Amino acid sequence: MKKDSEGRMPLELTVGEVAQRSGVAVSTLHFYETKGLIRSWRNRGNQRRYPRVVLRRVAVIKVAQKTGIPLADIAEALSVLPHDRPLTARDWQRLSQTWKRQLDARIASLTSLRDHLTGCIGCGCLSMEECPLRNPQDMLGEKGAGPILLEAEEQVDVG
Amino acid sequence: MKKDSEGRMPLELTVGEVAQRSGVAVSTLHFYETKGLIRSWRNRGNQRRYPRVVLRRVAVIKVAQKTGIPLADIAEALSVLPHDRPLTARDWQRLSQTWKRQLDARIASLTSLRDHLTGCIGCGCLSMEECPLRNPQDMLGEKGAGPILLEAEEQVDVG
DNA sequence: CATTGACCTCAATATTGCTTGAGGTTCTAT
DNA sequence: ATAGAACCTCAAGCAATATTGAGGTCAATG
Repeated sequence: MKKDSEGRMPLELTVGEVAQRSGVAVSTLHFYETKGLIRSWRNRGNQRRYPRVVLRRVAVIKVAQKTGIPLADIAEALSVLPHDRPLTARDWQRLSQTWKRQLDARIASLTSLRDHLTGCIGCGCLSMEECPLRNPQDMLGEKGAGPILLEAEEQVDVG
Repeated sequence: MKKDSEGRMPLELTVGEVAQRSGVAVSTLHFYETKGLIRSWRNRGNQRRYPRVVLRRVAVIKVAQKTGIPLADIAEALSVLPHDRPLTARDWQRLSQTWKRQLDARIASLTSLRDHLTGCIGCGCLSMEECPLRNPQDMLGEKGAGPILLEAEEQVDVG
């Protein structure tokens, strides 16, 4: 990264600098811009220039993506954040608390699934009556009640 | 679901029956078939007929998908399973142990991410020096060392 | 035997999240 | 002044995971 003659941080970043420092491709930054996730202004030669805060936004995007949140949702959450000044602790707290909740839910769901799997490994699962993945009564289908629950809201009939 | 004249379970299922009992769309079953995840034979009128074990396979596919495993990987794992007879305990154990490991890894990764978020909520994160999401030294970028680690294998510079 | 619902194939479309390429411009270094 | 790197736009393509539609066949029922 360049510094000015005093060795200070640059006030604005080029797209290449943002790409390098944030670890995402230039094309991805363009893409994020079309989706409204980030913003830039242009220099005299029509090239994009970014405020430093864009690095924070990109970092936030990446964190959120890791939790499994789709870009559209991230965009909506980010829409309340300033594009033009550093994020405050409060800004971040709102976002991260929301996302933490979603992440907790996701982890809980996967953990429950894993515990089912674990149980099934022990019981031999698909060939045994007591397995949670097994349909306890194969009649259920015709009662219209729907087959066995694998997870609370989702029903499958494993036959 | 229909039974035969003795009230027994049908030996073969139509695509519609499989769809209803497994909770996936007919088009999805067609799709899975093109991907080699399931198989069928045809009756005289060229309609698909399925063995009951297909319900088990579909259930397994859905379980695996919930853990985040892509269809291609599921297909590969399922390729060792019989299409023509009920799965054995051993069949299932091999699969579920593999997937449990992947699931464990995924849960661990998300949990670690959540813990970062949790820490950040407490510290005000993006505006504070001690936050794990924050780049501790903004010089790193130009040293080519790459910016701060968010997770072990992934580097970001949050600016 | 005529209708109607279930089924068939194949192609096109949808969504998400990007990447690649063509063709042209600007910036930086020498 | 000029070469090469970096940038620009716009369109197309890709991978995964299906869904939808057109046009036609089959099967169960009154």
